[in-house]
Amino acid sequence: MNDAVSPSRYQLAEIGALLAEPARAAMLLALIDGTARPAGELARAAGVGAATASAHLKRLLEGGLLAVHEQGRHRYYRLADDDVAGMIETLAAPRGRPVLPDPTGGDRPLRTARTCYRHLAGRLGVGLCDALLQQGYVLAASEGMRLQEHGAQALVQAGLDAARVETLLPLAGRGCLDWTERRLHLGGPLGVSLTDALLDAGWLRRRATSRALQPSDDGLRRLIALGVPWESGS
Amino acid sequence: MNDAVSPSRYQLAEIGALLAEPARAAMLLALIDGTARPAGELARAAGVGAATASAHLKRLLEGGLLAVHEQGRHRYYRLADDDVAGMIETLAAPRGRPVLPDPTGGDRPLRTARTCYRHLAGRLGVGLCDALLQQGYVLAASEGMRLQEHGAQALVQAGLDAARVETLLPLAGRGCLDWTERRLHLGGPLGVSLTDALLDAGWLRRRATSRALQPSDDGLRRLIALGVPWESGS
DNA sequence: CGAACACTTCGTGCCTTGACGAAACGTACG
DNA sequence: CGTACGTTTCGTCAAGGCACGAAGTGTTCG
Repeated sequence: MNDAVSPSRYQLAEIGALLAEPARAAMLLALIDGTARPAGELARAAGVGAATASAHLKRLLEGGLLAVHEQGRHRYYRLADDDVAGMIETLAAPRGRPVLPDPTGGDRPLRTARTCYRHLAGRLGVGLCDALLQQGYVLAASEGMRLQEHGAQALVQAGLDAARVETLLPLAGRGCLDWTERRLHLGGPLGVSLTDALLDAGWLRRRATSRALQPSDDGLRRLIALGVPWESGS
Repeated sequence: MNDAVSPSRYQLAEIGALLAEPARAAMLLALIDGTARPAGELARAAGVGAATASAHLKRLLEGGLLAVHEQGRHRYYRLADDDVAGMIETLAAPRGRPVLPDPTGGDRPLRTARTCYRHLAGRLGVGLCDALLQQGYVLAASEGMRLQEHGAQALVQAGLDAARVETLLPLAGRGCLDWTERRLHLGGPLGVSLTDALLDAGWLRRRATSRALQPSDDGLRRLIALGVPWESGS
């Protein structure tokens, strides 16, 4: 009747329109690991010409989904923040029908551990999230997940830098739905900073070409000691 | 280069295209409380003619966002499941800029308590979620939030039907972002069934016209006894 | 049984939007 | 300083999608 114009309907439609074009969707998915990429690379990833890509990137930028960093004659685009990343990973997760079980086989490393925007995802990400929650190191509340005092102590004892762990205490984490595992892992500022700490400590290493992550032997041992479930296979 | 065609880009674009039209967005938002509404009512809510509305509803149906229930000469449409509802409420939440603080004043009841799809949202929803988590009645894990044994006992002691509470134990809850509070409340199957139990027990009552909920005096007392924070004002 | 009703399907016109090539702009490099 | 390169802007064209009126299907009611 008179619920004529709700402002949120246009907000919803605006975001939808940005995602509606396969070329734009491909660009966003290419950036989901949190890296920043130049326009030309995104054009190739989307399968369109440079001019077309530029127009798409402009719209995504004005829509607030992307941020840009100019450097010389390159313009590096990245996702605006991890709210956007979480939104995209949520929408890209297959709803309804079950996820296809690894058709190519080539994405095994991706399923093991990868970055989702800037936090840890994949089997290792889900396992770490489980371990932290089950042992009460991280507690959920309505304002988000918070690292507890004794959880911080456990991380330090496991080998992380104490000052670094200290900075994690005020940060809030969010559950982020994993598209391979269909379970939650730890995202949000807490998830991002914790993943950074793991990378800097050498427990995980970035692979050169993809957004897959490779745990070091030592790092894997320490993670298992923290309670992360892991079968030796793969 | 050769990341030419990822299937998920089309999945993302498909969902985006469904949301991209203001008329369709308005229809989805009109259904966000979990009610089922006939096509004509949705046409009026979207501000389009019957023929146009029918075409939109068909697309939403084929896209898996809606379900339909035929009854006589009416066709009642509703959201397909609460994954869809959560997705929409997440996307409709204003990103970035802060949420406007109650411009009309008319949505006070909505901010207090309402249904989000079929589970409890608003200040009361956030407060209940907090109470359950802080007292360990509900624990988060990567597969979702689960009601614990002693949490079930607490609910029974507070006055809910024991057999009813029993059915909640195997259900998984999910955090659902609240657009008025910008904090999480309890959604998913667990949130839906728990809200049903509260309604059937008379702790909450539906208001006639909107999706706002009104706690009964007795119900509010029992919720506060469960640990839900509440100021007497409003 | 016929009229009113709810909804869908069909056909048409209009407008938005994405694609590309050509050209302009700015930076890097020899 | 001129050329090569990455990126954006402009102009044009074609296609897709939305809106509506008219007609068709099935249901309810007098």
